[in-house]
Amino acid sequence: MSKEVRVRFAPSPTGHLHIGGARSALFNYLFARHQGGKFVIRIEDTDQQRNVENAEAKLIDSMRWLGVDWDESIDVGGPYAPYRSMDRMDIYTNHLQQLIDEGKAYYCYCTPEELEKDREEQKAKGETPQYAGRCRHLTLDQRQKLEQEGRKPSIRFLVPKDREYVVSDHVRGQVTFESNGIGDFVIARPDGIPTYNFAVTVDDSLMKISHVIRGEEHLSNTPRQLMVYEAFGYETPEFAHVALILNKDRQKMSKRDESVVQFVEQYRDLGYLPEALLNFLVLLGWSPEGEEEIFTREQLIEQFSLERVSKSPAVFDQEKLKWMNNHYIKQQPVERVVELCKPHLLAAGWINEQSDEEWIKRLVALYQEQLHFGAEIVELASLFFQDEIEYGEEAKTVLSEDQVPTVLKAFYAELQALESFTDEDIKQALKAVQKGTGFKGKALFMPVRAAVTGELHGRDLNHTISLLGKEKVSGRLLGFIQ
RNA sequence: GGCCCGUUGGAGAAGCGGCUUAACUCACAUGCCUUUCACGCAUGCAUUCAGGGGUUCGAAUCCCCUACGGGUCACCA
Repeated sequence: MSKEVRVRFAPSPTGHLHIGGARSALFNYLFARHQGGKFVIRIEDTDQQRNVENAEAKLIDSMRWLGVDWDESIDVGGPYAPYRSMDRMDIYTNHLQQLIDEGKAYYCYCTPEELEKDREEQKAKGETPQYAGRCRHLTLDQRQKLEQEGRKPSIRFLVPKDREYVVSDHVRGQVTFESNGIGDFVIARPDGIPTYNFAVTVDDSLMKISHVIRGEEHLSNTPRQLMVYEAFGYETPEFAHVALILNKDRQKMSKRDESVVQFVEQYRDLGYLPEALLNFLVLLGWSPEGEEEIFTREQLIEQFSLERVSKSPAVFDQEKLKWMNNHYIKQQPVERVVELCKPHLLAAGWINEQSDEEWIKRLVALYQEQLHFGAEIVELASLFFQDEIEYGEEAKTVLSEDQVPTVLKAFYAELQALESFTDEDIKQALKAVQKGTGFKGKALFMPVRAAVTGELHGRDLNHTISLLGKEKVSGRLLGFIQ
């Protein structure tokens, strides 16, 4: 009888949901669903300085938008509540006291300045900076004296000497750490609030977390957590440390790097589809067994396994994300793509709430095939909204060809005779020009395209002209035949 | 600097000692389709797996060294 699979995503509420965090959450979610286990979201807000207002709510919003759901958390509750560290203070206090009583942790009165000085000296001597152990064996008298000076102690974990701690990791195999390389670490600040390494361990134990799936940056922390599990006699969960996500230069993504969009919320605002982002994210560090790369959430749940998580870091390729989003956009009903584009058309001032819905729909449909994300519509469709369009070099070259005046004049004349302006009307008009002038193919279409759109590449010409309307098209043609 | 981890084409990425003269995806190139544009389809694109040693009948796959990249050594998570 194997125990119940319970995994968690434990973000700190310090900002928006980062793609790295989102991927961790996603792996946990997929693993839980695949195994028929539970997925928990727990907020680790023990760093009071860094907490950002509303971050919690935004995190939850972004997760929901992505299409991930969970069984236990701050919003839905659960059998192991509360799910926010700061609401679990009494639990930590008791645990901390237990370690003190058992001599497994001790009060440390060192000031940040003293510690900093120690570190400097150790570094100068070429040693690994590590807590020197000044307060390890203080007598009651010494402690009282320090407290009389007004010092408030933090609590340090007494790291056992000459021990090996082995992290048995689903991704990396057995990774061994020497306890002598690790200094006594702080588990509670002077105000009694525990630090991350202590809080996660206690929480994961008490919440019966079976598998800890998280980013590689936590691997080096794991031996510390192992010590805490050991000190309490708690069973350790299984671990899986997923390699980091790198940027194009193979460097760790910095949240400050603005050349890459890296928050889930931003992708939503740019008009990306959640299922595309989800699909893309899962491919960062996990690879499917077959040759297919496009998956629904259900398929991912069915296929996901820790065995296929990669040891080497994944590079975040925005171009591929765009490709994937476009792939999904092409499959959507136009109405959904309109929802993606509309906010951007409004923001650009190109449409307003009174604009013709039908016309917007036709416009979006025209670009649906090549649209990578909603905001891109503004640039792609600019020729519909600008009175003066710009003519590219290629377009100018085409427009200087000999047959151009003849073709454009004929086309202009055909258009003036039209009573309606549908795709089919335009098609017939073009056909008439061909018969009348003898020009066809590129010689016919390119000048028209260039004159009307300013570009040589674009969408279906009949649709474009019909949608542009008689007035705009005539105006642009006139510019070349007078 | 110590300790940990990684290194496969222009890019991502499979590969777990012989089935691999290295899947698949993006990008790129060419061809087909289309009276234009685009989509789509087809084909091509690493004699080689960071470099060097070794183990083995046989290595991208195991071991060692070097180089490079990353993580961590916080009263941050």
